[in-house]
Amino acid sequence: MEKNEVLESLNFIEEIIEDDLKTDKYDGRVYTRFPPEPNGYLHIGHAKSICVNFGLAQKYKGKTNLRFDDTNPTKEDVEYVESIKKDVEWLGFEWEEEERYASDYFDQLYDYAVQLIKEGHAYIDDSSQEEISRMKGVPTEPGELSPYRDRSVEENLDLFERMRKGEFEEGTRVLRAKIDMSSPNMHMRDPILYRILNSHHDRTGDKWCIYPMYDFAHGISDSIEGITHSICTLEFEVHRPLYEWLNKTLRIYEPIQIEMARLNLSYTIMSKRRLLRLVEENHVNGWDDPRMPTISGMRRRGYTPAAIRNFAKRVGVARREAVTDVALLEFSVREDLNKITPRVMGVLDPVKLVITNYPEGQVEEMTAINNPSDPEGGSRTMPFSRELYIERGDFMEDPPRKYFRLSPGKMVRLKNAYIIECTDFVKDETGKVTEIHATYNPDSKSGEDTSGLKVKGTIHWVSIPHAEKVEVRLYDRLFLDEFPNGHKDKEYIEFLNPDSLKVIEAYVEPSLKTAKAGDKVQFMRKGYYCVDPDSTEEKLVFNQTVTLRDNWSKKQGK
RNA sequence: UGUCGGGUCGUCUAAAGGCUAAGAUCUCUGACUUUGACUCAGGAGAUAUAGGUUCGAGUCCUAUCCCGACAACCA
Repeated sequence: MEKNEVLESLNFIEEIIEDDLKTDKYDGRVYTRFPPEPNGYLHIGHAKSICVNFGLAQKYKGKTNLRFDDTNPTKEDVEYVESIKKDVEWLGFEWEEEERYASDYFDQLYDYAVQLIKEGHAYIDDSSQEEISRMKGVPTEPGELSPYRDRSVEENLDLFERMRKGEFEEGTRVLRAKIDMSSPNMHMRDPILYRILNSHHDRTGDKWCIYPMYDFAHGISDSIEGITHSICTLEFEVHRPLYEWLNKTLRIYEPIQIEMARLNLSYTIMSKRRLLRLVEENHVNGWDDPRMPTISGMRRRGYTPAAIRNFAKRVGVARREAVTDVALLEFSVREDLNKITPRVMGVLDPVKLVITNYPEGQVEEMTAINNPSDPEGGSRTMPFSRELYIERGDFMEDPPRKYFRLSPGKMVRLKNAYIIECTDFVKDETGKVTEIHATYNPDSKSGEDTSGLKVKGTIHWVSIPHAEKVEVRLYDRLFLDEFPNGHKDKEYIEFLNPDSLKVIEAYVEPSLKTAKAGDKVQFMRKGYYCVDPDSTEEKLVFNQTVTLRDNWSKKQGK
């Protein structure tokens, strides 16, 4: 077997598709769909599903529908429709034609329900919710038949029509499929197909007061749209017999439902309900808080669509439940940002450095390459002067072995500028270093270095009189526990990291003055940052997207 | 104690009865470096258990163990 064949190994869904292609099961078509319910913001778990569905269609020259599963007007809102469309587009995918809605099919769905009634496969049940629940039984024991199960077709038809007309109160009657009350699969025990909901629907207005349940609407919608492979998550596996029963019984086109494992991420929660609580209780600042695993949060954080798509590829597709390490996501983010971001200088924890032999008032424009890994990225200049800010961590009075930054008597290169030697430093009464003194070597200027000096360390800096003061928001993981959701005796809220957000003031080079919201940069030796929409004319706000890998501090920590 | 699904390096994914179980990430070593980044080179690290079939088993069979899903007029 050749190497590239190994690389091209198929996941189990691709195997199914290629098999279907071979046997011409769907006339060579591949048609998937992404079916969100418009009741919340999309998160990284949805992103995986989006990448799988759209990705499969791209790979096999097929199509993908975006279809909103809007069958429950009491829980859904148009507000979410726009955010979902934006997120899918931002991820870089295009759905086929206009987006679809399950509600587009309410008329057809109603007709199919009538067909089931006429053919003796559905009935109106007058039982209360409690009674239906009780008669359903438990998984280990069969349920019992509803006393309304054997109504005549005529009576069922009449009742269903009157349900539609709004003659009955909410909760008084439902339409149920007549399948098997003793099935070991609870979903086959005469599942409810329609319920009465006196709710205004965002798209159909007040036309309906009965609404189809997920199982009824979803499979038939797939059928109507000609979907070939209906991909969902593992928990819908038990729904598959019903999915198949409906289309088969109605004698309409039958797509196949394929279940895959949902994405779980370490140190992260992924349920809409739990994320909503974080927002409502103000543990975070909204759905697009950069600490949120929502697509809008990650976008604001500075993650890129390519990074998320690559991450989804690395996670893969399988049927076993898994928890993916967030480190894999962070790797994908760094990988993409490393390719595309300009390198700039920003000092996050400043300490003053005075170049004592540099003329007061003198300013030199130093040339800086924007991105060494991008030959077309060009260069810029940054002003250099006698007084600079450097990173507090880049100086140690009493350094450990192999510390190649500044310390008394030691030399470092100031990136894009001169080699300096530390001559002195000043401490305040608490022992905190307040000022560092150094001398520079005029022959060591970057690009024209004739000094012959070799130094091991290079540090970043900004010129104090020219520096731009900005706000920087540093983020750490939102939860301290690897599985915030995996403890029986503790709630995920208890694992919230109290230090997940730190707001600091920092100094950045003047070229950043014109940066716009969404701009992404690498602060050299620190990490990737992007400009937050909270930025104003007076003050730029940067979000820390992700830090650079840092082997030095890792070693020190040991 | 029902039905269905699932158990391969710490993590995610490969290997369709056949070479020393592969790759990515994480981690460790080293090289390079005007970013302790990137890049490059190398190391460590897994078939849940017990039987069986077979010349040969991660893969097939049996049993056991472990994990998950299912009892909404939610999706």
